[in-house]
Amino acid sequence: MHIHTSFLYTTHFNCYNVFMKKETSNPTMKDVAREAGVSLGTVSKVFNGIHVKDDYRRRVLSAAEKLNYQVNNYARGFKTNKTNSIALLIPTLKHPFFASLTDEIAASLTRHDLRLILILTNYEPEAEQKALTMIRQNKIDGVIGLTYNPNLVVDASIPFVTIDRHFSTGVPCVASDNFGGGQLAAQKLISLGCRNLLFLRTGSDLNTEVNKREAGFVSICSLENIPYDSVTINQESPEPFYYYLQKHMENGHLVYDGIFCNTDLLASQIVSFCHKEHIRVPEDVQIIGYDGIKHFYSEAYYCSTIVQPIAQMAEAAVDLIVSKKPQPMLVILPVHYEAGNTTKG
Amino acid sequence: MHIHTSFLYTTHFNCYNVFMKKETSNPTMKDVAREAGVSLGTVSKVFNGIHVKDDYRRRVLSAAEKLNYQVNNYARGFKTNKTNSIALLIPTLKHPFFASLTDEIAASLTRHDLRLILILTNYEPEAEQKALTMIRQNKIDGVIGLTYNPNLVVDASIPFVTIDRHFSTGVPCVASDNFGGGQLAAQKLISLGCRNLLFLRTGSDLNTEVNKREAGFVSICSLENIPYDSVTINQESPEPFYYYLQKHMENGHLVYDGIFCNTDLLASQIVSFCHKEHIRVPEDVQIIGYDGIKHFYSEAYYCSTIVQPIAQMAEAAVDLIVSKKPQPMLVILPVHYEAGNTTKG
DNA sequence: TTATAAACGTGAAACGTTACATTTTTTTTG
DNA sequence: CAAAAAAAATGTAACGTTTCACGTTTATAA
Repeated sequence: MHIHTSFLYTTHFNCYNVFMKKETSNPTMKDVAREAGVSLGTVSKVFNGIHVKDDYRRRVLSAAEKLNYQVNNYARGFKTNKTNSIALLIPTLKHPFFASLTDEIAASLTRHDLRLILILTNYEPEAEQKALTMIRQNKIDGVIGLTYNPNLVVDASIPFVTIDRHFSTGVPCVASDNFGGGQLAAQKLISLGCRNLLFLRTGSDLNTEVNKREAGFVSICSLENIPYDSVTINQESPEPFYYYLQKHMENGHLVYDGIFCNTDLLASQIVSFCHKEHIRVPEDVQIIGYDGIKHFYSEAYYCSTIVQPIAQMAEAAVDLIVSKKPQPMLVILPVHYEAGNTTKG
Repeated sequence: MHIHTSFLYTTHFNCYNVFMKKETSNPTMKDVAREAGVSLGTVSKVFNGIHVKDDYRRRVLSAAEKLNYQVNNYARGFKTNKTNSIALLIPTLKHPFFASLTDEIAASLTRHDLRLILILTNYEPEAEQKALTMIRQNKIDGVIGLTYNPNLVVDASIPFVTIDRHFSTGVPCVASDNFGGGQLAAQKLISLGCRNLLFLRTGSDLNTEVNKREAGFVSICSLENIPYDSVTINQESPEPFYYYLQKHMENGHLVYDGIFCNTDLLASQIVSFCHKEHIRVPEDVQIIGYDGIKHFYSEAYYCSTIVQPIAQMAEAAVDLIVSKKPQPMLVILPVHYEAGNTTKG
């Protein structure tokens, strides 16, 4: 064995520089106009892509270049009442689904040349409501909300779309096919030989689209005449649930042979629990999650899962906000099953 | 076993409502002034916490209430040249460290009543440079940057702080004690009995603070006279590295008995690889990562790791941006070791 | 009481744009 | 070629605040 070898390794001394541009008192359109010998309106037209005669345009452009003029977008927004910014209300980024969704929404907004104002609400209804006041005061153009306030008061003048929350009133919603996903999970578990199923959910008791995962799951169980239980877990303190599971063991074996969890995160916690209790996965019990975020996990830990089309959901939400044309009130996007290490197929 | 039981389960029919406030043409300070019978300046003073006589103040406040006046923060920003928004330049949220850091930065900014403009650059230098133009055009007050452009041109008029990148010029930087963390990892592995070490890193060849993890690790190995190798991996296509590892097996055993990975994500990929190759962790090889993000993983998968104080790093970065007083150019925050399942202690 | 100082409200200018009514220039046409 | 029409540039008024010089009121002291 060699000592101090560097393999595939490049230099460390690749210096990291920032070039500070010297501060210059920012020139305005007025300055450009004076420099170019044209009127203010003409300069404005040039920077708004409105046709002006070539001679003028060139003069403006070169004056702008000379003065290092940068359009003041903020002043523009003040005048036009368009800030080109969209707020995202989301509880936290310490959950892979939310992080991934935020990532995709940011990418979509960038494609539309929109700024993303990120607001983390930590699941707190008051924080959500407060954020909406801020949004109104700051003239933000639209809001994408994953909210947990069942009685949000939103300003009708600001476009608002939700993800996974189908409001009773006229607020557009984007969601994955939660019902279909629940059905898929049940079908999969049953076809893989499970006969005693368990549905597990975390989360609030709000009537979100997410709840349809259970409805879909249940519908297949009923159809196929497979018995099932349904349990809600507090993710922060899952001990009562572990107690529940321990009570549902019969001489070292879990009475359930298939579990559908409403998130991958929950599924991986359950896998963890099983390891500790020496319940083998997938031999003794097969587990399917929901979300399909693989980015953060390494292969060995992949859960079998119902994959949500997160990028498309983000794109759809942004389209709903951006589009001026009438849009559907509910966009449901298809999901698919992806086998991991927690099922036999 | 019971069928259709619901345990700890609350109603599904908890309706989720949004109350749309009817659109009202937004009143301005001028309207409030007229309604209250005072001057514009007085209204402004009231909403800026400047003392006015009680009688006036009450009249203004009740007029504002009556008209449902909301201060127009955007106009205010236009006038004062303070937008109260900070941009965060970060490659992606599909990495738990970045997601977690973004989460903490958002929280810190909220505490300071600042808006967060999130800009994902996907590690692309041009995207970073383009973002800086946007930032300037939009009069954003400051920038926190985790950038990958070795030649960024930043505007001296906009406060700029970095995390984990210590620029040669006067840009303040916040980082965890990467050198100390590397030392800690080496000490730990050695004290746990390892005698053939491997250092693994992913990432670019830019001279970031992160590289000091290796320097620290190496310093201890040299001191203790422990042989080590050092390998760089392309996270997107780690196959060449797996080939490297396979070449470093001797009759079914890895020649290394201790590995320090420069991120937890990498560590968990290595654990994965070991499982596949039937190398036992921690019996055959002990593995330590760096970051200490546990949020996304369940307990069973916890890596032993050097924990970065992410919340404090975020807070420090925000303080550097916000504070008007002279601040240190480099803030190094302490790390600590946390045992997981991939070492013997 | 009155002179003087301190406290406080007023009104207009300014911030950097866009939009629109005008004026100027160019083009068209009988 | 002149007059009408079309095109294009000009100049100014917003947008909703803050700020500041100024004027008015109130308090203080002689």
